[in-house]
Amino acid sequence: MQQDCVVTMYSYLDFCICRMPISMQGHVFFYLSIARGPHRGDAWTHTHTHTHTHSSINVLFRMLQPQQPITGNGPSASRGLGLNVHPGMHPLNPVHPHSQHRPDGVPAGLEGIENGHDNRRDIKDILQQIMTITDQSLDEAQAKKHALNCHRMKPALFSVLCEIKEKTGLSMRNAQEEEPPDPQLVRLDNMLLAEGVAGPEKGGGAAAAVSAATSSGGMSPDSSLGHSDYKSKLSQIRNIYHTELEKYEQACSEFTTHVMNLLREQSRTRPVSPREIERMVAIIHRKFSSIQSQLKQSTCEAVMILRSRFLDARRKRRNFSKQATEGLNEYFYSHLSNPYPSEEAKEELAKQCSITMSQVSNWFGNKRIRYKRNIGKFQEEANLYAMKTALGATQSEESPHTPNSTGSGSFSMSGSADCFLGVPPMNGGQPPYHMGAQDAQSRFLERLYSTSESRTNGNWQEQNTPPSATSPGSDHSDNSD
DNA sequence: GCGGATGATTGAAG
DNA sequence: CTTCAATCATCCGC
Repeated sequence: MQQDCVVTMYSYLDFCICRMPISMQGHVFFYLSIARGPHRGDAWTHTHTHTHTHSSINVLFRMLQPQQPITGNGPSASRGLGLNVHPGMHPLNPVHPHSQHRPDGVPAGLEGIENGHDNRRDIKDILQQIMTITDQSLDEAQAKKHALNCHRMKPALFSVLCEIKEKTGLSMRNAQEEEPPDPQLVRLDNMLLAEGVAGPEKGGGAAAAVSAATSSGGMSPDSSLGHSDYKSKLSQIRNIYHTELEKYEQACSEFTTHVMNLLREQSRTRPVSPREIERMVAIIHRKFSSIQSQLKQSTCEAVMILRSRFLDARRKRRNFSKQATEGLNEYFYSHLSNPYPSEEAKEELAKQCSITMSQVSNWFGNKRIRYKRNIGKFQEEANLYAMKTALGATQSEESPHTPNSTGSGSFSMSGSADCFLGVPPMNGGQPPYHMGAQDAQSRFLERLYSTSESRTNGNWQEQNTPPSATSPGSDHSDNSD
């Protein structure tokens, strides 16, 4: 019953929407279906169908059931007119005891047959008008509406609606006031602001987001190309977001105005208080804001995808240049006994290799663990770099004017070797650099596999490698810390 | 396309 | 904080 009443209340709205331009109808029905929510009955979602019309008629039928003449005192639900309204249409209130009907089908409560026939004709007229209302042109419909408004039974219908509304507590529906702001929406807002999508100024936020991502991700400097691409994509997202937001706001205000006008107009034919109109507006705003939050969520997702695609360092991984790798390897193998560069050494390496300090740290971390894991594989590489270092040292002895030159010629790690030159050959058949590499390697392994000693280089040197001839003051700073 | 190499990330440990 | 160890994701040579 209550649902039918709701449908009745909406029916006029439905009727008016049917008269709208098609383009507007789509919007209105879309938003109304949202406004109604998923569990307010199915009739409304199947707009301007017979189901809907029938619901409206059924309610009217029920309201017109009282046997006594309608005087504005409201219906008596227990007595019906027993009208056969429409061929094929089921009476909605099946409880019509025969005892209450006269044998000729006229309800017993009617004051007179003629009066009853008049009423029946009136009702039939009204229902017929409603049934055919959607087949008419706008002008015709307006005329019919006017006729209905001026109908002599209209006040009775109005008061009946008032009573039903009061009885069913319809006016109290959705009476709950505005909820506090949704925390998730606040989070989305904050995120969009942080990403520079929802911010007031164009571009600044995006640049800030890029710089933030860069600083946190430790990206290499040569990724500025990606940044401009990222910025343009972010700007696209921002534009779409603002366009859509504007559209939603405009649609919201248009629709609100429209509904308010409709309700005001309807207040002439059915009880609609200004407070109810306000509440309806609030409901519409709430629903629109939920749509907006969906838009915000989608935008956030798009930004996240963009970020992961453009700014995630993993995706942007590039192998270091040959020169950089050579420099790092040189340092590593020449400090094989203690391949832990100090902050200063890292800084210098970073500068020389054109990478960041964190990349240097990563590289050494990876190198240590991978070297340790598979020493045999790196043996050849170790020998190669030991040879290079030895060669460099020899050259520096021969030509003291170029003391820092190395085999690679790319850059120097000044005097940094755990140099192998001073190591007395322990295996006569092998060249000195090899022995040096082995010695350094064994010390490195000692350190790696030692369990108790501290990681600090000083402790390690004290416990594992007493000052030896292998690196007599060779480490200018790196190994001494 | 596959598999190894490699740079980055993550979580635990100290 | 750094380092280790495991892992991921991409690169790159075959």
